[in-house]
Order: sequence, then C-alpha cells, then structure tokens
Amino acid sequence: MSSAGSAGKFRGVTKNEIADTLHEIATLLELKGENPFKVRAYQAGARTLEAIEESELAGLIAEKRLESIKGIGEALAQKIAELHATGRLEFLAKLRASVEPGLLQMLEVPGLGPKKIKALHERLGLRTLAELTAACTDGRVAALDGFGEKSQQKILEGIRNREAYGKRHLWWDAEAVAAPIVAGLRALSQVTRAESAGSLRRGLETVGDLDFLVAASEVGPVMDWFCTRPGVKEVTARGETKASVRFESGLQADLRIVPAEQFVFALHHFTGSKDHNVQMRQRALARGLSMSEWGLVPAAGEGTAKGKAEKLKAEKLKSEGSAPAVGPEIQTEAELFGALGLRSIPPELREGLGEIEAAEAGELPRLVELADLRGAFHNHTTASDGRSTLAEMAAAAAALGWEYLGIADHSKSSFQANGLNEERLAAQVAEIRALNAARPHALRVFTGTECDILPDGRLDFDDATLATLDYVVASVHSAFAQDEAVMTARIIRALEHPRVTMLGHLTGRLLLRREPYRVNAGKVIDAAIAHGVIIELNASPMRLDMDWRHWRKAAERGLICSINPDAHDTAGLAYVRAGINAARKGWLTPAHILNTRPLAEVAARLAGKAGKRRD
DNA sequence: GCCGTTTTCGGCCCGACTGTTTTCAGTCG
Repeated sequence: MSSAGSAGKFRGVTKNEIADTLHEIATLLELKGENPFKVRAYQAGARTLEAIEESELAGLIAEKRLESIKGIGEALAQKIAELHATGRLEFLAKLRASVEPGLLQMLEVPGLGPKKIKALHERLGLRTLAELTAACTDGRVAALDGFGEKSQQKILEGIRNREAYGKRHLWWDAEAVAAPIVAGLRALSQVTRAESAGSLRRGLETVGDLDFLVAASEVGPVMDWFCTRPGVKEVTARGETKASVRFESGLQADLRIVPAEQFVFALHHFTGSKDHNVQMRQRALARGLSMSEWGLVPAAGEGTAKGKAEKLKAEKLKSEGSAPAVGPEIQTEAELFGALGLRSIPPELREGLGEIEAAEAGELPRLVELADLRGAFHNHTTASDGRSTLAEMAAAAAALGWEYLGIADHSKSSFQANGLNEERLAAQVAEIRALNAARPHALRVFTGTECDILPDGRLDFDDATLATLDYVVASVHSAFAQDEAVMTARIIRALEHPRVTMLGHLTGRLLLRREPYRVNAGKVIDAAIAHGVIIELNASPMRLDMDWRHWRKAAERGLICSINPDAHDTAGLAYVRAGINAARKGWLTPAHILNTRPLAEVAARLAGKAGKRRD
C-alpha cells in the first residue's frame, strides 16, 4: 500500500511511491471491470515513472513537461502532480472506498482474474477469502454459471497455497534448480536445442517461475521426462506444446516444445520482458511485419478485416507446420534483431528501458563479463564472521585466476558479526603483509575493513587506524529505522571522509526478506561522485545492492562501481557472477568497474585515495 | 487513458491452455 492518502504531516512523495499508487489504481480499475486499455495505461504510466530519475521529477512537474513523456497524458500528468504536491489523491480515495479490500486478495489466487472475481462478488456476495473458501466448500461456486467442480477445487487449492505459490525466488537459487534441468533436456536424444528463458535468462535478481524452451523432434518423451523430475509435486498443465509443473518448494516451471525452425522466435518471446516484446512487436508492425513466438510474418491488411485476417494467418501457420513467411533464414536472435534493423540486444538489457533505441543507433554498450574481473574487494574471513581463513580465501581467489583480493572484515561496532577492534585489525594487517611477502601464489591481498558508519555518520575507526589500510568499505549496519533525511545525511557524512574508498550495500536490503532502509539514492550518488568515492554493487545474491536500476545513469555521470562478492567463505567468491548479472542489467562496461582493472592501476588508485603510507 | 506518415476517433501485442462449453471466455505470460 502506498503512503498516498495516509494521514499526518506531509513529508513529500517519492516517484516510486507515486508509481505504486498508479499500479494500485490500475488494479482497482481492473476489479471494477474498467476498460482493459485504461488499466494498461495506468500500468504503463507507472513503469514510465519508475524509469525517470527521482531528481528530474520535480522539474518535469514544475515545467509542466510531464505530458511530453510518452505514455503519460493529461489525466496521468494531473494525478502525478497532485500526488507529488499533496501526497493525496481524491480520485484514489473514492476508488478505494468503492472496492472491497478482500477482492484484491482474491486476485492473488491463481486462476482468478477480475471477471471471475466480479462474478463471485456480485452473484454470491463474496467479500473475503474466508467467504470464498466457505462458498467453495459448500459447493456454491461450482453451481455458478461459468464455474464448475474443477474451478472450485482449483480455487480452494490456490487459497491454501497462496503464500508458497506467490513467492518469488532468488536468481541464484532458481539458477541452481534450472541448470541441471537444461543440461538434462539437452542430453535427451529427441532434443536439438534447450534453453531457460524468462526472468532467469534476463538475470533479474528474483525469479517468479522457470521457463524452459526446447526444440525437439518428438514431444511425448520430453514431456514425460520433464514432468517426472525429482521434487515435482504436481503437473498443473499438460498440452500439445506446453507442460507446467510445481515443485515442492512452490517454484513453478513451464516447458514449451517447438519445432526447430521456431525455436529462436519462441526463445526471444519467452525471454521477454513483456515491455521489450511489446516494443519489438510495435517496431515489427511499423515495418509491415507481425511478430510472435511463431515467427515474423507480413502483417495482415488494415481496418476491420484485420482481426479476421490475423486469425486466418495463425490457423494457416499452424496447419502448415508453421513455417514463417519471413525468415526461414533466421536461426539466431542476432539475426532476428537484424531483421528489424537492430544490433543484437543481450537478454539482460531487454527490460524495455531504451535498449531498442540504443540497438537501432548502434549504441549498445559492451557489457562487462565474468572474465573481465581481475579481483574483488569486500570479503570476510574467520577473523570476523567469515567461515574461511585468510589463507583459504587468498588461495581460492588465486585459483580463480584473480590478480588481487581485498579483505574487509567487520569493525568493532558490528559486535554481532565479531567485528575487529584496533588491536585485532593491526594483527590482521600484519598477517596480510606477511602473506604478500611470502608470495605463495601470484596474488596481492589488499588490507581493508568494512567499517561501520555509526548512527551519526562518523566512522567506527579513527583516522590513524584507517591510515594503516589499503582501502575502506563504509557500511551501515545499525539504526536502520532512521528516517530518510537522517540516513541520507549520515551516509553522505561518511562519504566525505577522505579515507573512505567505497560505500557498502547502499540500502541494506535483503531480497525477499528485509526491506531497504530509507535513503535518498540520488543524493548519495551525487555525493559519491563529488568525493570520488566508489559505490559497491554488492554481489551477494540476496543483496545486489545498489540496485541495477540506478547504475546506468549513475555510471554515465561518472560513478565508479566495484562488484563486491561480500564473500564469507571461499564459495562466496562465486557470487560475483550474480553481481555481473546485475551490472549488465545496469548497462555497465568494464570501464565503469574498479575490479576489471589490472593490479597496478588498482593499487595506484587506492594509494591515491589513502594518501601516503608505507608499503 | 494514450496516441497519431490511419491525428480528435478508433484502435491499443499475441497466442496457449483450461474449463466450461458445443464455439468461447477468462486467465496467464
């Protein structure tokens, strides 16, 4: 629920809160049975707003330029301005009052959409999930026109499993489930190509369900194999080209099987995102082509005959075994993009956030890759709360082929994490220098600390102590409840400290577990740029913080990123892979990232920041 | 509600699957 309409002193509204409000309006309108295109307009407006910089919004409103943005018209501009100015929206208050809150929860039940909920509400008078459960139990739902025994059963199941089914999963965990399935599919004799698609392929930080796409000579055996994977609790759908299963964890997975010549179209389609696909289809239409998972074909004629012609086309395609009229020569996604006059767009960029325009102009970035990394900062050892020793961490980093490894154990105020005091830190520094001197491998270990930013913005160590280190990661680990202004000022004060090399996890979020603390990211980014401080992209799969959505613009303005695994054991160094995903989604190139640079350059930069020091 | 080398109306991306029907509506991605 957004803060709009809440009582109390008005403290300003962020653009994301306004976007949330627009999403809420869309949902409420949907439940009221409003024109679906109006609903879509609110959703599109919300997404458009999310892509605007926080700092730009006030100017756009003041100069009445909101309407110049595609997707925002007169009505949305007025509502956005009202929300921004007052934090309230009369329209929304009335809308909320006209919809039973329980109906919103019904939307979360799989198989229930606005139309069916409306029918349940109007014809059975149901207002809550509890009443819906009762109506299913005593058979009233099955007796309703348009519903039946199976629907009733499915609704009951859905309510029961609502929590597990609605849950998203960390990319890292989903990848661990998906990888062996893709490998297994590829090993089947009937399968010529297999990939995972969807948000997993796009590298999104959390994944709702898994999508597998297969080109196969025969459907049955592949479906059978898929539906009998270990951990499959139920097969929720099984048709001619698609099967869906639910794992015991609640994770859902879809398998789609297509003929080989359709594979690339289907792969693009099911990789998404939805926004990206909509834009691609619009682009195809503008070139007289109709694009779908079936292929790229000449668009049907104009006017009222269009729908009919489209349908004929689709039926024709299917009956012919679906050879697309355009592009039997299209075998790869690069060729598919090429057919629409575009450079090939990596899956991570397909979020409908300007990648098509960039691909058209030939301005897609050369995204950073895992192989570009030459080391990593912000790693823990057994000295604080890690589970691997300094020597083990260094050996593991050397085995990855890295040139350097930064150690940054917790500082003394992080008592819960066994933070180091000055004495223990000095001992660790001595240990690291000895290790570097002994050179058991071609790896340089940098001395550092993950130094707490105290509630008032001071650092947990004094300047003399910090001066003994190669670098300093400054992070917030306490007083998460501070309001935004206080937290923002606190972090900026830390960034102004000349010994601070980089800021750790900007918002402290734990994906799917803990909300970020309140901080004005734009102001922190500005301060970091002004003071030459790096912001980390914490690569821990449950953090991925700072969020990829901020990176593109921040990097364009000169912010340097460090992809930091925040490893607490040797296996944790592999988290940089999740960080690479997020960095790619943020349009980052190797030039934007500290730890793609060679040892000498990194050492020089750290020495410059830290000032004169022995070593 | 938004948009316009179809501009002030009439479109808006497209198809699979399910359950309920007996030709289709609703949901989902």
